[in-house]
Amino acid sequence: MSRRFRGESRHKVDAKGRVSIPASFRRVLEQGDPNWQPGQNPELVIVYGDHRRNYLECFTIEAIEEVDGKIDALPRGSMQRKMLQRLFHGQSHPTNVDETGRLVLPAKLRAKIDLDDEAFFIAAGDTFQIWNPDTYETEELAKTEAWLEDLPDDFDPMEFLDGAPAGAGEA
Amino acid sequence: MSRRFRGESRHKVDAKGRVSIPASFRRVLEQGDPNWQPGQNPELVIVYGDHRRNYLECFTIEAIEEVDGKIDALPRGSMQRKMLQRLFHGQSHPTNVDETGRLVLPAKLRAKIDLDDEAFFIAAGDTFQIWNPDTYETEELAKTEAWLEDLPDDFDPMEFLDGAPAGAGEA
DNA sequence: TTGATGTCCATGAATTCCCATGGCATCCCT
DNA sequence: AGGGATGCCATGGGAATTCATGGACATCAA
Repeated sequence: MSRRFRGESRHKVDAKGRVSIPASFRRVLEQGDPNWQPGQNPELVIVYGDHRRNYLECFTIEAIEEVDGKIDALPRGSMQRKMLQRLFHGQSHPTNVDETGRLVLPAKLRAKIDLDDEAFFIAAGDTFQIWNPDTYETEELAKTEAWLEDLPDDFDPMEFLDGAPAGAGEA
Repeated sequence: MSRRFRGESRHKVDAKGRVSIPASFRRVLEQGDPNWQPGQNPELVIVYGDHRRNYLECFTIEAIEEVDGKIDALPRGSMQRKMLQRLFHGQSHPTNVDETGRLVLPAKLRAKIDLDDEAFFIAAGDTFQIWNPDTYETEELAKTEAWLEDLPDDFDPMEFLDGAPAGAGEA
């Protein structure tokens, strides 16, 4: 079973801020929680960041521990360390999936990303993100669409895999 | 045993979205899954992409891991990385072959490529693609046929093997 | 005591599991 | 060479389970 999130989907957010996590994501959260046992509910950490970030990023326990390790390795007192601590320790919310496979998003987090009655989930490597569907479309998608337009018509994103020249869109 | 898909064929899609994978493709999927053992069902990843793409591309575990590795190597925060993550992590569906050698295509994926009651499979190196047979003929075949027409009558595609100049069809 | 959070139960829809069949090749026995 | 017997392949159907979602009631904190 994979330790990597894959896929995207939309889910209802109920009046109490509960949202179903895509079932396949649950499997990854379970695998990524060293304390998890069949029949239990996996833990995870939601990083919400500051006002610049308009989505929530969800980490498995393993993933967040890897991040913590890297932060610990930075020199005490350095600005980098301070900033990362604020982001990953301060602006984050540890929680767990509930019996029925749902996540409970506190009002504060919902307000932060302006979550209404639907949430958009999308995998991103070893984490997944939760967006307001509209924000995702208008901000994220539109942004990259615009960037793509500057590339040749027949350009295939796959080319990026082999060290793309990128060309347009920079600077 | 080959690690490369070869051939093309059509298969029925049943009411539940199940479709037999060409038997020879199964052998390649098995070889390409590091966890596979005789008697088991190999895993794979179906990449469906955005609205621009009207076919499904199927990766062996090895093939997708190679892709993941390349994505990990790109700088965090770069547009390239973001786009590739969206494509390969977001717009993809991890799954496995079933006991009888079938793939189950969720309604979402079938709708996306407008799959009706038949699916067209075609090998493409270390991946294979699934098309709506009509789409394949009218869009893909027609497109490449047209391109070929612009080449001299006596042109031999083998020439491409040695880094062809291509000539026609480009801008 | 009131709004927010947690626990438990309920339900329709989607998905998985398990079993079944007809068609072809292949292999083997006589 | 004839004729099963065997085994994989493509396909189908129904039952069982999981998923996504909703609502009722108990709690907790301020």
